[in-house]
Amino acid sequence: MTVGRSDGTGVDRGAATPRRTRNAGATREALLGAAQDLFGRKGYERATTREIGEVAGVDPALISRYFGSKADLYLAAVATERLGADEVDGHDRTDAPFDDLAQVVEVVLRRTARRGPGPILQALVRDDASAEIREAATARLERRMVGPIAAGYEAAGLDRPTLRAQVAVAALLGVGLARSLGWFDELHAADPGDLAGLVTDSLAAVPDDPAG
Amino acid sequence: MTVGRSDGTGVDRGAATPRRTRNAGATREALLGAAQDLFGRKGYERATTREIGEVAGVDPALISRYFGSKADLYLAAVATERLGADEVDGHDRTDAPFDDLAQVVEVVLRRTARRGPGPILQALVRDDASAEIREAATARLERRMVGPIAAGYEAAGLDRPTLRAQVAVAALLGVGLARSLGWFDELHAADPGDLAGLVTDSLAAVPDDPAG
DNA sequence: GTCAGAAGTCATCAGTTGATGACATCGTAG
DNA sequence: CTACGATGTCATCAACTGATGACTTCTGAC
Repeated sequence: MTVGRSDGTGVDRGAATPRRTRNAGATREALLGAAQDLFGRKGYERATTREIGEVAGVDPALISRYFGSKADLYLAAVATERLGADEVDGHDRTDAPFDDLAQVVEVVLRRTARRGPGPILQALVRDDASAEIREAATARLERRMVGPIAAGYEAAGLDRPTLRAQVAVAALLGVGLARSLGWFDELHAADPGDLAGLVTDSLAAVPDDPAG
Repeated sequence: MTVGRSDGTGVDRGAATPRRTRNAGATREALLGAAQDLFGRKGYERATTREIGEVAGVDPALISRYFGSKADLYLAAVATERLGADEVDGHDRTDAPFDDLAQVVEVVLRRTARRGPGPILQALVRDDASAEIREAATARLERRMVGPIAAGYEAAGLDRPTLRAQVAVAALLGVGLARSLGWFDELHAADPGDLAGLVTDSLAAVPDDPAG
């Protein structure tokens, strides 16, 4: 799919080349941004190409030109999506596994505090996403989240660490989903930091006397 | 455009007793069952009236006649959906609040072991459901699950019982979602009873010395 | 037997969606 | 300046969706 040129002609880079009224790179970026926004908020089906074009301030026909199809645009949007990992402290840990449960919890909660569920969460939750997309998403979850958490559980001497980690990740994503979709008022309004302690405590699942 | 005539009128749908070739009640039931199945598996958008009719072995036009519209059929399907509550032991607790956390966990895990996420979970997760549907679903969650669990937390002397209960329900639904959608292999294959202990332990979040 | 109405069938409508090719316009190399 | 390719605009298509009303067929009362 080749995300193509990243020629740095940012849309808001004031000094760079702002005068340029015709700029394929900027148009691509605008479409990608609008796609991430709308796919994340409304899901694949409900986000129409016309709407994406409108948000991007660009003619929808250009989706076809620059990405091939709506599905390809979706793939590109998911590929670009970082799951908010790049916002942990200042590090750019775009795709690296997390350190431990606490960090995963913090990132997910912070991520879901801002916008709706991103493309990855949507891909997991929706069955209209292609199997290919789903598998890529789950694989990423396994590697970045389940792995480190399972290691932590194992180090803590808990049995079935992988299963526990899968439960923890699923549960955490459930909380994130509930927050970003506004299932419950209190949960929706809760402070991320405050919530993090609560969730981490629950998911730590430490028995009375941890072996370690 | 031949719509694809239904070869054979009453396919195999009438396994029960329908000698009656024309039976409005049975037709309604068939549509409702097909709607629950397809809405649960594919979501509102992707489940088309034509497909529902095909699965039900019934002409899609009858959706309009018996339910008014596709949205009304969805509402009826959600209203009929029991969330598996009627399978707890033998009681028919169609819409009553659950007793405690353990029961909620058991029901949700058992429910999501069988089929895909049902209409209620779909309504919660998908944003293409109307706001009306979403609110009804969350209201039901609050009443049946959050309430009892919060009461349990409060009795256990935990602070912020409602918020904790919301977190617990959201987390539990996340696990249920992960199971029914097959995010993780182990979690998907895990035995409901076995899993119940794990999840309940985590969500109980009991401090070292429970008050109760 | 027959006949009114219930139950089911069918063709078709209007709206929306994603896609695409023809055309217009801009930027820039020469 | 001019011409050509890159970029953007527009009208329109084909497919699909939910809905609906006219029509047919069956059931059961009389």
